[in-house]
Amino acid sequence: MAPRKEQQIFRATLELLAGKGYEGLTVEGVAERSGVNKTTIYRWWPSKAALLAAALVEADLLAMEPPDTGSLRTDLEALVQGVAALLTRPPAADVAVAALGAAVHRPELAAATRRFFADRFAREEAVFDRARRRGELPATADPMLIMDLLAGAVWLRTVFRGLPLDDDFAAKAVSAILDGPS
Amino acid sequence: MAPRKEQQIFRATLELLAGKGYEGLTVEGVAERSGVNKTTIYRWWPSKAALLAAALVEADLLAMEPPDTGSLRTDLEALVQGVAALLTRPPAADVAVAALGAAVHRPELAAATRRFFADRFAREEAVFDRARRRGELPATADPMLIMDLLAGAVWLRTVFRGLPLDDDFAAKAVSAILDGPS
Amino acid sequence: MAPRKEQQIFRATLELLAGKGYEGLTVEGVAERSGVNKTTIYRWWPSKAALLAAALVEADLLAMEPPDTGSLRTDLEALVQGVAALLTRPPAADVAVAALGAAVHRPELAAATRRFFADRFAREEAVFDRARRRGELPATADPMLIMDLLAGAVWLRTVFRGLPLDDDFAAKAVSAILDGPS
Amino acid sequence: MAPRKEQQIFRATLELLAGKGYEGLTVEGVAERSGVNKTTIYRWWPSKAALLAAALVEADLLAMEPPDTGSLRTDLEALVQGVAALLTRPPAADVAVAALGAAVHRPELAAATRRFFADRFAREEAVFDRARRRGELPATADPMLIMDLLAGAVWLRTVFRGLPLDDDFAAKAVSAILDGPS
DNA sequence: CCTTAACCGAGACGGTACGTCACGTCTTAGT
DNA sequence: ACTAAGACGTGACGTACCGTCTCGGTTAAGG
Repeated sequence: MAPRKEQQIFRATLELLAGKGYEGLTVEGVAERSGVNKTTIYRWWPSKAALLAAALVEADLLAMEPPDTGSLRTDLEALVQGVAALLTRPPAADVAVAALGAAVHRPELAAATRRFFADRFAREEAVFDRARRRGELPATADPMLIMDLLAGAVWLRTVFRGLPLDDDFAAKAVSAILDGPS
Repeated sequence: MAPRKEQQIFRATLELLAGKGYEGLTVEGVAERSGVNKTTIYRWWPSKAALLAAALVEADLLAMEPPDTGSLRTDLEALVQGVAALLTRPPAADVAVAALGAAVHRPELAAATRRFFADRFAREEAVFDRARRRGELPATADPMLIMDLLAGAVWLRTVFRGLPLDDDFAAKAVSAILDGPS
Repeated sequence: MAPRKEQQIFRATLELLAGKGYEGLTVEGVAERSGVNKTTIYRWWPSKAALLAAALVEADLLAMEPPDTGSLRTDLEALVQGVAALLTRPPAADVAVAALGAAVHRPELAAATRRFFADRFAREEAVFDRARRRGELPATADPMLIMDLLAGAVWLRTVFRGLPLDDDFAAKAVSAILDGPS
Repeated sequence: MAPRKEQQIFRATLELLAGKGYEGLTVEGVAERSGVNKTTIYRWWPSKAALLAAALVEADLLAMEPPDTGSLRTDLEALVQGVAALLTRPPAADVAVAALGAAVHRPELAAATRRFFADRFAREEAVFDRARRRGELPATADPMLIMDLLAGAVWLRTVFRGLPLDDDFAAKAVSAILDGPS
């Protein structure tokens, strides 16, 4: 059900991805680095994308625990900080950014990406549930929209604009949502 | 200063990108499709990324005219619709999404991406200037943050989540910013 | 230890050499003609010269049997005839002349050439041994010098001067050595 | 009738030939080294071989003065020494060996080679004329055969066998012809 | 403990594309 | 009018990985 050196293979995969980007991630490189024959990798995963998807699923790198700080504002700020860390703090950022970038128009990775965001959102909902129970959020609010606004802004600012995030970026972003364009 | 068939080369480049994604975009393919020899392409652009960057700059595909509808709300909605169109309506979407995805960790394309967003933002600022003059927006508001929230949400929803956009997505997103989490 | 279609590769190599000379001998041409992929050839031989050297070693085209006609004079005449045939009679001549010409200042081929002449001389020595035993040749005579004079003359006359060999060239050349400049 | 920088072109041609062999001699290299445009070279000489042939003709590198030492034996020894020097003493040897090697199956260079040997023989004949007048050589002797034996031996020994020439090689070779296989 | 089926290593192979070099031709300007 | 500059098509180079295949050897689990 699993190759004997699966862990080494996954580790090599993520190391190569982090070190050389998606293009520099080659099956032959993974094979060499993990002390496994190329054939073995192809026996278990049909493509580079599938291998990476499996490695990402396995990796706890992308795990997160939804914050529970007592207020929606600070919970959201914590979530934004989490996204920012994921996209900017090595070594996780090297893996995450490369993987998300590569997922565009690569069905196998895109599926993993969707699952990743879906899982994540499932856990983020706890934050919104609590906020609603506390009366901080009207029932009509759309949690996924809020998360997409916040997380999307981090992606756009850091990856597409290539700009660093201010220390108060999270606070300002959350405020823009909760308080309007003060 | 420019190869004789530059236009054909750029057209072929974007066609291939749209049709087969960044990986399927090969210099040999571009050469064949544009009736030019491979060496000619390498004479002018040092890499696939540089060629694509040049083609993107040249292409008006990514042009935009900032809306001026009379109110900030409707202007922002129009901007969101524009981003949504760019990322979902073929054929522009095929080019834009592939190019943006490929830009991650490819310096030459990343530079083009940064320039693209910078140019775009320079024009979007007109919207915010007008809004401020009309008194729709406090002076302390951060236009780039607002644009990053809105555009980032479109990217995240469509590309990473792979979800379609509701007809009222633009209205709801703008409302989340302007009215708070109603 | 050897590529599966080694024989076809060698045959194609020599055919191309004979047909188009050393410059016209291309790895791609050999690959195509032998029904093998270019990379397979590079997997086994590091260069065109090495490939040709291997093909020449394998080929029996360059084989020779030292004559034993009963007298030194006729043996030497036969050897000269052999050299003349090697350098003038197609198809062997096309291969031999091209290969020897190409060996100049191409280390890998030069090594093969030296080996070729060394092997050849080892067999030619039998002729001189017999002659000495018969008393036709003083012990002080230098067989390699004699062979170099004779074979060198054939090369110079046919290849460098581009002249045909008279029917009695062998007889005259051997006579010049054995009888002096009568 | 002649390009303005003909001398520089010829010099660059021979330098490159000497330095990098015939394959390393490129028209582009000559153009660069001689401060001339590639087009100019092609205007005057149709090919690399033709250019080299012209350069060789021009060069006095290959000149020789027939010896006149008073006896056939010493004259021939001097001629052999001359050939040996031509094929072994840099820098002339680099040019001569490369050029002769390249002449094989390259018609334009082969023509130059034939002319070279014909010219040379025309001058060598003086040696044999004098010897005949002195009675050192029967009228029936074949001078070209003698020269081919001697010069061919030097070529074969040095270039094909890759062996150095003994100090007394010339004496021994001439003796083998004049005295028989003593 | 022994067998047997799953798993693996080794390595050859056809194939696509890479990025480079030099060829020899041709067009375009400038003097 | 001649020449320089230099863009170009062309062919081959040697390399990197791709994904496939065959073969023979290990390993480990269960009877």
